Amino acid sequence: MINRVVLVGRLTKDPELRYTANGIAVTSFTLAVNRPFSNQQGNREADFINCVVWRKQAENVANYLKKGSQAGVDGRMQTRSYENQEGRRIFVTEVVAESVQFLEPKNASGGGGFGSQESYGNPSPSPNPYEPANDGFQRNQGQAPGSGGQKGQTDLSDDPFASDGKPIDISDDDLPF
Amino acid sequence: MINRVVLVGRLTKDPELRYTANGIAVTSFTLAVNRPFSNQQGNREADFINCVVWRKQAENVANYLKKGSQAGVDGRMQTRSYENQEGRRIFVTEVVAESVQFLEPKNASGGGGFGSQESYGNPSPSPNPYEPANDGFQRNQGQAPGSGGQKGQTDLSDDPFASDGKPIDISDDDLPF
Amino acid sequence: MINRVVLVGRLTKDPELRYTANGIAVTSFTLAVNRPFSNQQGNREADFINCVVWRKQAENVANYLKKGSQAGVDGRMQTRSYENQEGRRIFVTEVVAESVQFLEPKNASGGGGFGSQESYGNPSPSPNPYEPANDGFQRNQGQAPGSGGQKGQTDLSDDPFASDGKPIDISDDDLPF
Amino acid sequence: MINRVVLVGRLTKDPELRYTANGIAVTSFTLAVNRPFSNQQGNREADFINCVVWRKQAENVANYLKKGSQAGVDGRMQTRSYENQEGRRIFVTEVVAESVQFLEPKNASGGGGFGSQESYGNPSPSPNPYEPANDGFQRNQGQAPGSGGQKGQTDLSDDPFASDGKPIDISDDDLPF
DNA sequence: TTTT
DNA sequence: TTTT
Repeated sequence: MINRVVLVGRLTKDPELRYTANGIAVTSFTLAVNRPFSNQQGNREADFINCVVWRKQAENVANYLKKGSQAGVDGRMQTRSYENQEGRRIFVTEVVAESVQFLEPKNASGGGGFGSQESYGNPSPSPNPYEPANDGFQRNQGQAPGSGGQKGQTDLSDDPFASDGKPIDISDDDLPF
Repeated sequence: MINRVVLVGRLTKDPELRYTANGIAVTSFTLAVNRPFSNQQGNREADFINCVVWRKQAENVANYLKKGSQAGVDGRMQTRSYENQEGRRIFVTEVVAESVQFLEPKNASGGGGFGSQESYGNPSPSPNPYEPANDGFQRNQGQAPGSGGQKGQTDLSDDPFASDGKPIDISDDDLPF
Repeated sequence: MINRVVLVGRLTKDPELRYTANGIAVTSFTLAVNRPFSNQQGNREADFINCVVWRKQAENVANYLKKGSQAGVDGRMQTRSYENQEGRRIFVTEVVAESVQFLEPKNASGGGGFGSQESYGNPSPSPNPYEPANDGFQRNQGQAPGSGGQKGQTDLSDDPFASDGKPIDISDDDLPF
Repeated sequence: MINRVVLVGRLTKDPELRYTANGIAVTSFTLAVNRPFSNQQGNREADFINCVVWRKQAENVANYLKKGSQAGVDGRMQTRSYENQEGRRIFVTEVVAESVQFLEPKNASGGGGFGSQESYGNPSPSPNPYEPANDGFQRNQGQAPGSGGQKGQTDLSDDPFASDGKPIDISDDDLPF
């Protein structure tokens, strides 16, 4: 059934790249999308929309976008639920990006050599937009994810998992492809 | 900034129509949107996306759609947060529908005389898509909401507020228009 | 760059299925999409939007949709140009559908056994939405297109090319995949 | 019925602002939207999509965007037809923008003081997206269109109609509001 | 008739 | 807490 979302906004923080147990890259980020009108108090508000991207695009986003970057997302809405630590079921709504467009100008952010290109995971894009996007991810334990060292990565944290103490609860069996 | 969502799915339950303290109609409903592919286990899953509509369209939706109805939504994603009873801040992501299209055939559901028309709130549509959609609504205490008695309403509960024991926590001061 | 279209409307005519020289199916159809408001004269107008679909979906559309069928399209806008018979360059804007959703009810149109399922061309959907959609197509000369005989096809013309006298001017070399 | 388009691209030329006989502003421009993949010959192609905006947004676009500017459009597809000089009926497909987002960085284009804000025509946006967008427009003969002299306008032609020799064939009777 |  |  039809499920389509298009957003343009700015990243509220640096994106977070992780890998599933099988080395599939997944990046999550939040887009702040300003509302076109001000509220009763005269302030412009924003919506903060959680997004995930998979595979090659995940690495592109992690490498080329950072807090404050302007980006466009074309994807689908996804809902899922999980049990939190108190045993409560938490419902989550987020956007699974099928493509992410970098909208920063070429000469932005000091000198990075990246432009306004779009990020696609592979020659046939949008394989399956319904990849699981569970809360916890496999911590990448040393295996080479196959993407390191792209230009632009240096302005991200060296270890994208440094702040990630979450338990392992995703395996590639969850991936529908 | 760009924030656009289009969905086609089926209502998981009868829509819920409420009124703000000032008599502004707001209807909430959840769309089940089937995913185009099956998961690892071979099952087709769905996303369950919460939607709200305001004003005239709210009444149309409440009058003409019910559990299982197929509908299209064109709107925007909205996030908000509230404190729950345990003092926890809960984040909510939902779709504010600017228009809702009824996709049931004319002769559907037995004998309702409604067709495949689209629901718009007013001649100039989509006034402000960022209307508040807080969790609790004013219980309508007897004032005429200005729309009752449209054909088709009979197949809905006579008192749309009967099951609504939520506290009053929205006033028209919150409405940005 | 972002290029996204979502439409719901009704086919103005039976869809036209053709095949490229290499046997790739392509179906074209026009969606009438009613405008939400009436014009100065009080009439509801419609937009008539040309759409194309490729491969498996092309065959599904040809098999299961016909004049008057309600359908949803998720795709991209595409422009192209060609020389007409007077040597004039004609510019064309159309929608390349990545997915087509059938919105007719199960029991519609007399008894056809088709439902409200979505049509996708292959397990990894939407390979390349920028397939050429030139005006003339290869007339299928006897090779098996690989899809005949699906249920529902009987209510379409036996020979989908019978009325097609257009010259051959597309080859698979034009296909970017 | 659902009819939604979202585009991000670059203006192929300076936008063209005109006025109807009643002084309603309308701006037309073409967006070049790059395709995400290269064609058979290895080149990246683009789609060239004609867009129109009305009223206040028309003036904003004319004042703040120019050839090469990056912009996002959220709107609807519209078709219309007209007789050309040879008496042939020409069919036109274009996008009626309900909102236009300026995606150029704040410090772009030398020194213009405009940022990445979105252009809306009025506090209640998107009154009627189905405004006529005929080929020829009334040449504004001296009446003040009510918007001149906004900052940024200096980098546009002083007389937006200088190159416009088209006959008058639109009147406000055509405007559905 | 096309943009970076 | 989920629809056909």
